[in-house]
Formats: sequence, structure tokens, C-alpha cells
Amino acid sequence: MTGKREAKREALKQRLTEAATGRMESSGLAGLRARDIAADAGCALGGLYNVYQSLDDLILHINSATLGRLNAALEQAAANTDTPRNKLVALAREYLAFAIDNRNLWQALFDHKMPEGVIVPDWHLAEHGVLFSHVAGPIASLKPDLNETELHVMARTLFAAVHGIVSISLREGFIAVPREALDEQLTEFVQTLVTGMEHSSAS
Amino acid sequence: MTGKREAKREALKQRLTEAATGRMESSGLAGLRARDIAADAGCALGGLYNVYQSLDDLILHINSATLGRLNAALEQAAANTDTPRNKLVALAREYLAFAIDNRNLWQALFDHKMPEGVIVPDWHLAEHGVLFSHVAGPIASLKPDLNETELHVMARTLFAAVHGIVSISLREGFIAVPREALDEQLTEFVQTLVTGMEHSSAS
DNA sequence: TGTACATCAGTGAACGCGCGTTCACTGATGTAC
DNA sequence: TGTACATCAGTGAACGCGCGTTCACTGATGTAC
Repeated sequence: MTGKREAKREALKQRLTEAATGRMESSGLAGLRARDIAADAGCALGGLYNVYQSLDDLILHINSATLGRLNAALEQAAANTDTPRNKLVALAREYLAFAIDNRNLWQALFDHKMPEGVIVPDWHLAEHGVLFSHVAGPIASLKPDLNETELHVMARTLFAAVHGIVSISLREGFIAVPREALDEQLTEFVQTLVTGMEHSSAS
Repeated sequence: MTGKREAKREALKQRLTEAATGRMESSGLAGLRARDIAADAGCALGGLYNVYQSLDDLILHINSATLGRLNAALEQAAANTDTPRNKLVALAREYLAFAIDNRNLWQALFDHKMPEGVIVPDWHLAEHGVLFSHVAGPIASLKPDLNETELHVMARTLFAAVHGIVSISLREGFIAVPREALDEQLTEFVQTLVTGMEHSSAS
């Protein structure tokens, strides 16, 4: 029966991760408590610290998983459309949809701060960086004259703009504006921006 | 010597507000402690609670003052330029400048959350709403066909986009991108958007 | 102006609570023979 | 397969810390006469 220890450990880790994800989804990052997670996962409080170094460590792993799902969703959205313009619109809409469907998990991506002095691991920063990359492809098609740096900067800016719109729209509990209206606003916004890009002189 | 009580009270309130603002600017919202504020203001811990209902109450007042200064700065920026296009660019640049120069105070406007169940007073929500209004004027000139609601929505969206760009750029301690570059990016972004608005058909 | 009493701001030690993390203990799994 | 010992996961009570808020007390300001 070798490996039973490892198996149980993995099983517990998964139960903890699922429990924590559930809590985060329902109560938000601020409502996440080690005791609740352990209780949900059916283990003692101390058990959590056998599997994860700290609560922040656990949160980091949840965020990593969320980023993975988000990146996959964006990838899909871009792949399913044709023109650069439509890809950018689809990416923005998918981002909005993901944010709405995973409200608190998505929020935690941006709200979580490491305690002072502790550094965020590189692999996690890299995952965040991938978000921008989805936007870069379509932009490169629209503006072939941009060099690598300019392209990266522009992708970051466009992403940030969309993120800002989604972020402010979802603030304060429920959505004041109905989802369809939000969707339309965002679509129109990206359309306008792309039109502007098509009419502006090359940088 | 009537009124000495009131005068002292006002003086203390001002000292507390200044001390708290200073702490907030240097240490951020998360680093704000009642004990520090009282010490800086030169009064006992309990004194703070004679003047303000709670720490959240004090923070609300600081945010209110910050919003006042921000709104004034934006008003200025728009007034000093001519065309709608230039006004929108100037507003965005002024917003960036204010955020950089008042990093932590600006951040606190968006980070501060009331404790669960406590409602943000109306007057404070209204102050936030004013932010959008600066953008509405120029947009109305660019797109005269918009009705009241459409105009408000568009102003909100544009503001949110610029806020998102500024917000993500200032994340993580120091500015990775030099200020001039940020300024240029933001300017270009707004220019592109306005160009797009000029070329798109009326809604 | 002076005296006696009332009021309320100012004080800071103590309270209370939340909550992440530790740690001595136990019991299950693994290993040696 | 069985036995004795070693290892390490699992336990949950206790620790520790931060920090907002309170409260009984004091001393300064205000009022009445």
C-alpha cells in the first residue's frame, strides 16, 4: 500500500482548494477564513498548513487557476472569430462575460495583495502577462507597422481600458446596468476604438 | 470667552484631518491607524472619537476632500482648452497627473469599502458622479445626436476606460513605465477614440 | 468681579474581537527484518 | 505474513497580534446668581 500518504495528501489538497474556491466565489476574497475552508474541506484547522504554506499561498493557487480558465476562455473567443476587429470585440465581450460569471474570483485577481515584503512568484506574474497577449495578435494585424514594444504597450493599454469599463460597471454589489446593455456598450466602445485605429496615421 | 469650546473642537478636527491625510498619503489606506493619527494630531486616542464617529467616517471626509480637489483640477483642465477633442485629451492627462501626484489618496477613493451593512451617504456618491460629468460636455459636442441617457452612459464608459489605463499603469509600487511615456500612451489612446467617434455613424 | 455648580472635551488604559499560525499530541501509514 | 519501530499527516486548543472602540475619570470652559 505504498503511496497512500501521498494520495491522501493530494486528495486533501484538492478538497481544500475546492472549498476555498467555493468560499471565495460566494463570499469574496475579504470573506475568506482559514477556519471556514478547513471546515468545508472536512479537516482540522492545522491540516490546511500541512498542504499550503499560508493562506496567501492558497489564494495564489486559486488565482492561478482562475487566470488559467480566463486565458482559455479568451483564447477560445479569439479563435472562434475571423477579422481582427471581430476578435477584439469578442475578447472584450468574453472578458465581461467571465467577470460576470466569476465575479468574486475575478475580483480577487486584482484585489489580492501579498503581505508587505513578500514577493509574488515569477510564474504568477507571467500568468497575468498572458492576458495582454491575446489582444496583441489582432492589433498587430490592424497596425502592421508597430514594432514589438509599441505593440505590447498598445495591447496593455487596450486591455486596461476594457478592464476599467468592466471593473467600474461591476462595482457595488449588483449590476445597476442590465447585462445586455453593458455588453452593447462595451462592443460599441471597442468598435469605435478600432475605427479610430483604422483612420489614424501609422505611429 | 464664549465659543472657546467650539473653536478648540474645530482646531482639533482640522489637525486630525490633516494628520490622517498625511498618513494616508505616505502609508496608504491600508496603513492608516487610529493611534498614529491621534499621535500625529497631538491628542489622545479617544479624542478622535469626539470629533469623528469612526475611522470610516474620517476616511469618508478625506475622500470627499480628495474628490473635491480632483474635480477642481479636471474642471480647470477642460476650461483651459478649446476643441472637444483637446478637452478630452486634457481631461485624461490631468487625471493621470492627479493620480501620480496623489497616488495613495487617489487610490483610497476606489479602495475604501464601508463595513458590511453600512451605507455610503448620498452626498458622497454624488461627488463620485461628478467625475463623469466633466467628460459629458465634450462628448455632447462630438456627438450632438445622443440623448441624455446615451450621453451619460458614454461619459461613464470613457471615464472608466481612462481610469483603467491609469489604474493598471500605477499598480505595483513604482511606475515601471516612465511618466512621459504613460502620458503619451494615454494621449494617443484618447485621440484614437475621438477619431473613431468622428468616423462612426450616429447611434 | 467673584463664587458655586454644570457641562462637556480630553485622556489613555482596558476591552473585545477576529483571525492567521503554531505546536504538543495521536494515530495512521511505511519500513526493516 | 507478522511484529516492532519510525515517520509523518491530522488534530484542535492555545497563542499572539493588531487594532478599532469604549468608558470611567479629570480638568478646562460655560452659566447662574
